Amino acid sequence: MKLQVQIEMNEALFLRNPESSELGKNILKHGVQLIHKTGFEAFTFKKLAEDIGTTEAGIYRYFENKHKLLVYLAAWYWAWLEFQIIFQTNNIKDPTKRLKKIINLLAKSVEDDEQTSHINESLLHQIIISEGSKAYLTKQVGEDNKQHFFKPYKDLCSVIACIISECSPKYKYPKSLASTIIEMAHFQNFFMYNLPSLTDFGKSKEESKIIAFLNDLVFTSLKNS
Amino acid sequence: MKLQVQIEMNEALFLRNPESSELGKNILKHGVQLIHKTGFEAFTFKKLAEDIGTTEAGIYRYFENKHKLLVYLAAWYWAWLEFQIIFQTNNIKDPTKRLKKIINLLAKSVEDDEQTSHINESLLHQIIISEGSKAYLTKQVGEDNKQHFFKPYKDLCSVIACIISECSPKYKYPKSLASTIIEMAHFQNFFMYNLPSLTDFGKSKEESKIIAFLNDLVFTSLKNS
DNA sequence: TTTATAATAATAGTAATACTATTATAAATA
DNA sequence: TATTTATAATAGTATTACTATTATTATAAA
Repeated sequence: MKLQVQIEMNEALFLRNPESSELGKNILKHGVQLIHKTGFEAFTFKKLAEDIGTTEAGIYRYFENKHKLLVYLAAWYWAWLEFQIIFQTNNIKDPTKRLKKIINLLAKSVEDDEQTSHINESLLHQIIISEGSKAYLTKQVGEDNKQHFFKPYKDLCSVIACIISECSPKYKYPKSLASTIIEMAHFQNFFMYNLPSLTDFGKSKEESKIIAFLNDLVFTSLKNS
Repeated sequence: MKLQVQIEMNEALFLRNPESSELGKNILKHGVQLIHKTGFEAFTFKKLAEDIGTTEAGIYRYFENKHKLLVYLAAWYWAWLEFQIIFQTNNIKDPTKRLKKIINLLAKSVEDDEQTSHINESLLHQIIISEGSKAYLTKQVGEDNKQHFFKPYKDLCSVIACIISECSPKYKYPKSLASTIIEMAHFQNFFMYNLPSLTDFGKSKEESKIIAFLNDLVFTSLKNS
């Protein structure tokens, strides 16, 4: 049995639904590969078109510009991750164990699930680590937010905040702690590989240590509230 | 008495020292203003040249490209902040109090010190909040790091990590906690104003609450180690 | 004082980027 | 078969991110 993760995307993110045609799917697939390879700054629709074997204008029929494509991919990732979290913590009752599992899912590099979609989740995870913040660190963040482009991120944050509150109902900053966990799961990873002296894991480069750090950070906070 | 903060900058960051001429100083001054106004993506050397009343090529004589200018400004900011921290915690002996003071300095919006330099520190602080990560979230981060472009950031992180270790010698993640404090002082601020549901301060929008959150996060971690 | 030389500035480009408008082709329906 | 309609390909343009060349000014040696 093949499990198709069909993630319903905000229609304002695209001009034409990329899931609706082969070309659209190729834009997502090769888009992920090319952004991962060149970085978002050097990534252009022209290069992507050459990769796919179509024209620049062909891609512009699907996405208004490359920023929208990045926001689309980020939204897809957050929605996908929330699904993973819901699915993989479904049978866990103890909120503490659930939170630990979530930290694991956030901080562990993803293995691509070739079965499920044309998007390589492993590459996308790495893109989100190094490019993800650029989706919202812009002047248009207010506009984009009004159009609910960041809803998947907020939903995920909200899910985590709820579990934090289950663990410690008196803890005063569940949302901020949730966004801190999410951001730091990625930033500590980026730092570990690129600016190692900003972390305590620069030598060994083990993701498990980031997880240990986050667990320590979160659970001492929750214990003492 | 006028205190001139002369920050010695890495020479590889510029082609000509912008501190060495009026045009150079104008590039920094108006650069900060324009990046703040338009955001880094829409910022161009052409617009900056028009603002100053010089030509595009005139600016290219000082900075190779706009990325280098951003890295310069970020480096300047981190060096300036480290100076502020050293200066303002100089007479404080208790490391706990020093750390509290540092969290304050990181999370509180800066008031421009018009006396000291052509750079508006208040605007620059806001730029670092929304654009600062883009200085290192690039494909060239490795190259840039080899040229020590991020030394001021790392130095600041190191100073904070040392104080953390003074507070709790047994705490296992001083560097990662330091980079977490720095990043979260900024991200929680950005979220509070732009994606408020990612924080617990969306309603009131008070910086003091970010400080309270960070203090809680840090000192419960240190107490329990 | 004149002239060489070096530093700086202004002009005028170019290749690439980020799009858009128009035309052509294929598919679906009347 | 004719006619919409959808999609794709072609060919543009304005802007961006630079660079090369020429002009000007300042400094120093003859």
